[in-house]
Amino acid sequence: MTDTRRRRAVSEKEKLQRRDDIIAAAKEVFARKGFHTTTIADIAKQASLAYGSVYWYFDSKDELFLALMAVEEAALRGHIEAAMAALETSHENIGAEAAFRVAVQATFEFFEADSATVKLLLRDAYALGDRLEKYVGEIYERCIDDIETVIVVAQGRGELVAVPPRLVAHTLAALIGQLAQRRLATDDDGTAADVADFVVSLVLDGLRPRSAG
Amino acid sequence: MTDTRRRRAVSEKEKLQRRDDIIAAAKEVFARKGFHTTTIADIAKQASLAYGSVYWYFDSKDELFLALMAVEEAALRGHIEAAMAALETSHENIGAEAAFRVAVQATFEFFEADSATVKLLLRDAYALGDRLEKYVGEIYERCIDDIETVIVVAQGRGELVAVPPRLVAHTLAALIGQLAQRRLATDDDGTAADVADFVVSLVLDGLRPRSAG
Amino acid sequence: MTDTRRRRAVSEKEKLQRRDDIIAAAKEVFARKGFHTTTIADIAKQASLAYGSVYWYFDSKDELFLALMAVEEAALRGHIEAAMAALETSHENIGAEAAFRVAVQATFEFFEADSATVKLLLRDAYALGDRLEKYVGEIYERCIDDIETVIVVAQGRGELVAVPPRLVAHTLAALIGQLAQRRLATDDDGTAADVADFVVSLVLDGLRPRSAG
Amino acid sequence: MTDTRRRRAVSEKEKLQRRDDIIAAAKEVFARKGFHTTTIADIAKQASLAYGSVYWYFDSKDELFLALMAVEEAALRGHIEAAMAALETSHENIGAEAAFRVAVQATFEFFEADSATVKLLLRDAYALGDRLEKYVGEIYERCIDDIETVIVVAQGRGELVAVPPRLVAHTLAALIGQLAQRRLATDDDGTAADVADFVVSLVLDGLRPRSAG
DNA sequence: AATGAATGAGGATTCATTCAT
DNA sequence: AATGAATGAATCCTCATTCAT
Repeated sequence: MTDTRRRRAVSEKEKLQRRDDIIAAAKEVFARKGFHTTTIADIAKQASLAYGSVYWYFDSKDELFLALMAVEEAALRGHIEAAMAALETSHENIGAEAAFRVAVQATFEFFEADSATVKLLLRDAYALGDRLEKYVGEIYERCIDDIETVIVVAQGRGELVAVPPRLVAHTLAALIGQLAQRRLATDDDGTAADVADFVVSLVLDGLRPRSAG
Repeated sequence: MTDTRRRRAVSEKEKLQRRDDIIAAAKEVFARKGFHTTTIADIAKQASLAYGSVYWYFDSKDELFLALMAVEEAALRGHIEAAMAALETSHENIGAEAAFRVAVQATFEFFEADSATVKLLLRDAYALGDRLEKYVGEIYERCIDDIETVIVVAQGRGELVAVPPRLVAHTLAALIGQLAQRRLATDDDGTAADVADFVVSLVLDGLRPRSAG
Repeated sequence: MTDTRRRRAVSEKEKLQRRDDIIAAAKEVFARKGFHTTTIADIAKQASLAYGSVYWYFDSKDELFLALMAVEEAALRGHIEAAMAALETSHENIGAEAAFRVAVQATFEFFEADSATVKLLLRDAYALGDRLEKYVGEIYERCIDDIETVIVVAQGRGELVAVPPRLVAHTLAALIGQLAQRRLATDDDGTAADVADFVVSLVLDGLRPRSAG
Repeated sequence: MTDTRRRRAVSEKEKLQRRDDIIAAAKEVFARKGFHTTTIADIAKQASLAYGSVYWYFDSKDELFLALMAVEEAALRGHIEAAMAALETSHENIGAEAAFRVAVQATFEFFEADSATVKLLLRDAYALGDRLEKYVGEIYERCIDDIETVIVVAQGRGELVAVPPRLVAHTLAALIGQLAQRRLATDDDGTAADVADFVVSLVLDGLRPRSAG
């Protein structure tokens, strides 16, 4: 009989690691089965723990979900902020086109690298009711704020027409997010680069043939 | 104590009506609480029935959900087909711009008139597992097929640049659907007409200032 | 659409007939599925009635079962009494052997003609708890009384050895009843006549070879 | 309030014991109330457990019943096999009479020591439908096979007349089983030894007075 | 009389959570 | 710290019974 039981997490560091392991396991299972269908036992099994042990690290299933969400937000915002930073620190000559491409591709990459996140954010966010719904809404708002900033900058440079920036931000978020989600489900819309090209082109130039030449 | 018991549904017509009432009640509660959190008792209460009575009309919670989905699909496709028909029967000179506006506004209206649908389709579609996930996927595919047709026609008229029509269809569906969903949650993006204007304009002309004049 | 609904039972006679029909239907279904597994709807269906109608004739499922039992008892005792009568009115010279054969064959016939009775009496008699258990016990006791009488008569004639007549009665009832029940389940113990021959022979002469010749 | 909660079953041995306790409790309650009338809560109460705890040991009420049946079969066959063994290892001169007495008394003892078994096997065997009905049928068949073997041996010794052995086996099983069952209900047929004497005598010599002297 | 829609008590089962070991 | 046995609230579903039509 192989003893697959885990060692005790004695040091503070080990305990944090164990906590992270459980969150990772929860993410995996929640993404696969959804919040309500997932049992604490499922998560514990995925984390190679006895299910009672989960309660050593989290007070309840809800708390665990909330902790997971916090981690997800940090990762998502980190990714977006990195893209923003890259944009802002780039040569002054970089245009909105390049900026968009960076943002779109960053989002696609994030989603592709971590499809569980998408499912979680889009499907189970409401699982815990108002409290979480509001919480997730706040995450979204902060992301929109970031995007809006980029838009305003680009408009200031005259690279974008003067449309309401927040509306544009919502639109872009919707477009990119949904397409990324779609990509996860189907895998048939070509490479990420191709789709990114298309989206950037659509957003900048539209579908109507440019009149002259 | 007021007697809130309902009159008995005796005739075939009354029974169909009662069935529809239960579906409507289910939709209301599912949209508010989500599939798993909703109990049969919740639905029955919303329909002013005893919980046992629901089983007179549906074999199980799953069957009820499925029936609801079928109704939703019918409504959604009906709306889209109406828009399609309007487009096709309009004067030959109607441009893609007008067609888009029709489609966008039809979608917005549908979502606004029936916000529960969106939440259901987007949040609880996976509630019943693979069977329903596949089912909802098929609905989506059929809608995409319809949109693609419109795109192809418009491209044939030279009104739209030659980009892959299916990719455009997915993009439009994503954009419109997500924006409509967003509108439900926030109510702060201006009138439906304004947003529709913006979306059509974005999709046709993009955000980049047209070079010349 | 064929209208399979029954006519109204208006006259007193029709009502009694309807009552009997329901009892017959109940017997059929109880025998097939057992008391608890059988629903009022099952019985009503078998009787070509709406299930609500059953309550016009019986106050409850229990009452229906009890009524059925009363009918069964009447039939069973009637059969046995007929055999008794035949025995008593026969020529004085008829031996115990012939009498036994009559009894055994009568029982077999009764059980074979009406296998549902056996299953009911042996399986579902306890269904209603103490009240019925006692009730069925009384039926059995009355049957035993009848058999005992026969034994005593035969012993009086010197045809049977002087063993406790009630014990013999129990033994015979056990033997014949169980064999009859067995016959229902298997169908492989030869004809009723063969088995009856064997039982009579066993009971009268035993399995040990008669010493002399 | 006395704390009736049980000590936790931690070791493997304790768990098996707890499992056996639940089976014993189930047997007790099933025998008293019948399968359908018994609730999991009844069984748990009898076992001094919370009803949820039963599911720690058995997946369902059906599984519990099946497990109980398996135990019963083992016990019943063990008893019979012991009697067989005793018969076979006895002096060569032991007659069929002694063999029968052993068998009959063993059965009576088993039934008396464990009256719940009889009720279960004879009344609730069909509770789970075809699957179990078949299962119980197989148990019976194996017992009959055992008895048949004894008959054949005795016939080979010339101690029994040449009647179809399987038919005799069925008859004996019916006779002994039913009498034993009867004894449980009435307690008024004298001691087990007396009844056994009578049965053995009946089976071997019959009720008809032996002609000579 | 007959129907079948409506009701709700009852019971099997799941699973988050507690806690003895 | 970790385990997993024990608990019982919660919920789906069945079905006997009632009663409006």
